[in-house]
Amino acid sequence: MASFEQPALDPTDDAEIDEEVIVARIFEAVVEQRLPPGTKLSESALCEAFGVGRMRIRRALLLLSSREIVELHVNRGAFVASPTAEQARQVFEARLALEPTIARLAVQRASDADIAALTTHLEMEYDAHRHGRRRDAIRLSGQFHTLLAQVAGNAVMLRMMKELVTRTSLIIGIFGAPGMANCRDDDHACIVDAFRQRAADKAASMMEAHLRHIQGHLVLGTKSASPVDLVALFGRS
Amino acid sequence: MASFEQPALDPTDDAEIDEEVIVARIFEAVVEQRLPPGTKLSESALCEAFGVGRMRIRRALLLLSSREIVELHVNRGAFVASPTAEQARQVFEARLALEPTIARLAVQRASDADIAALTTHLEMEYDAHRHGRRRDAIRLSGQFHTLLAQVAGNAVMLRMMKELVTRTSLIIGIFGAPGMANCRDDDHACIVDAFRQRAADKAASMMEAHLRHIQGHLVLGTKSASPVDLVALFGRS
DNA sequence: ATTGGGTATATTGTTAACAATCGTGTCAAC
DNA sequence: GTTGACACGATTGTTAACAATATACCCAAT
Repeated sequence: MASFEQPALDPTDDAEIDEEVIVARIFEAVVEQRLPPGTKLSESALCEAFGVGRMRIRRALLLLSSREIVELHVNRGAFVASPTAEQARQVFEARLALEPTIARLAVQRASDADIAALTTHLEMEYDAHRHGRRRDAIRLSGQFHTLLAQVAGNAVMLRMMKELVTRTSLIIGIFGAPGMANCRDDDHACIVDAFRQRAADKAASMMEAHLRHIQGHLVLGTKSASPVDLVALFGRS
Repeated sequence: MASFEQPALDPTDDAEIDEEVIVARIFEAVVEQRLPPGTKLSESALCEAFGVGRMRIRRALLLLSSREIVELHVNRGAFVASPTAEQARQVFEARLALEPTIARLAVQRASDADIAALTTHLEMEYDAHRHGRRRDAIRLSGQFHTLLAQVAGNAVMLRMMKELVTRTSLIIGIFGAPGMANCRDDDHACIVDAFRQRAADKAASMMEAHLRHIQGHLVLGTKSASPVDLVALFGRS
């Protein structure tokens, strides 16, 4: 008798069991804008925060840098990424290429349970926004876009979206207006309406308009953190 | 006296100087189908092949696993990924979402030099194919798609395309017909023609047809594995 | 002959100590 | 008072030894 002891784990399961959690936690903190761009992520602090060894932290930071969420400077450590205006443009260009298609596919494949989940999510967004829980509102607002990729049933695009949404939070933190949220929940509500009507093309075009709306509220003209002061000092009038 | 010793390095240079090379080399080997799906990537063999310490190899393998090019099995090591049929579907769905847009943007932004570079690339593809240099033909065939993302001027999409093209090589290795190449160079030639005509929409629709053509030539249900000598492949001479 | 167990080897995973580099604070000199 | 050099402390990067696990091989038993 071949007896499988504990088949609870998926046989195709990866080795990532612990550092993926750290990566996810840091992703979440960046999305909620609790980690502003440029924040130093010292290894010792992270070791204490997560209660793990240095190796796990270093692996997590390497993974985060490969997603361009943190920047690794040699012999200086890890810092939360500070996207440039050009990078911001490219991120939105990628989102405009992906998300209308994702929305279309999600509408085509959404089950009734999926639409119910979207409705519930929408209510949570609205609640957080209404009660002034800003961090929850921001997180849920970004999660809406990844939820769509989940409904679309495409893990490849889902992973891309997680990265793009997180980088968008950094971009808004740098180039966004002070009180600007990640998304207008009105737009999300309209998109979910398109789901209820099973209007795939409508959802896609609304997603496109939604993204252009967000991008339009960024001030990408002149912005940099530290070098601007120096440049301004150099130019004497 | 302040003396700058070796200012050869870009001040904005990242920390990745060495393991990125290893990652790129393995990407290339996978694209050229010198590393079939399932190939064991033992640390000691890679250490000897690249002449670096174990830490570098482990970092490179972690990065490769985050791009889903290799699978890490705990306490068993790293293996070249073996995409499932479902993953293959998702990869092509992502490519269909991205690449028509990339082609459109590339046409809109291509300089005359870019078009000349595309023409040169096309000739190299044709040459390799004509002279029976299969590995070069496969590599150049995949490189054509990343070159388009480069012309489009979007680093985010470029990185996505490098991953998708490499995974496509794995997919073709598993589900492709025995003599099947990655792409038909005829399709590439037609797309470059659309560039010369500055026909963005035409390039986009042709790219879509091109991808559907490739996907249509996949057959599901076959699987193979054969051992490969890593030292012979990567051995430094 | 095949199967099951058991040991031995090889490979991976982890930890800890060491080396190198950078930032900071102090102090002297102009 | 400002500037430069210097040394100290702190943090990162690397290496090597150790521990844990899986694979391979061999032998015995049915």
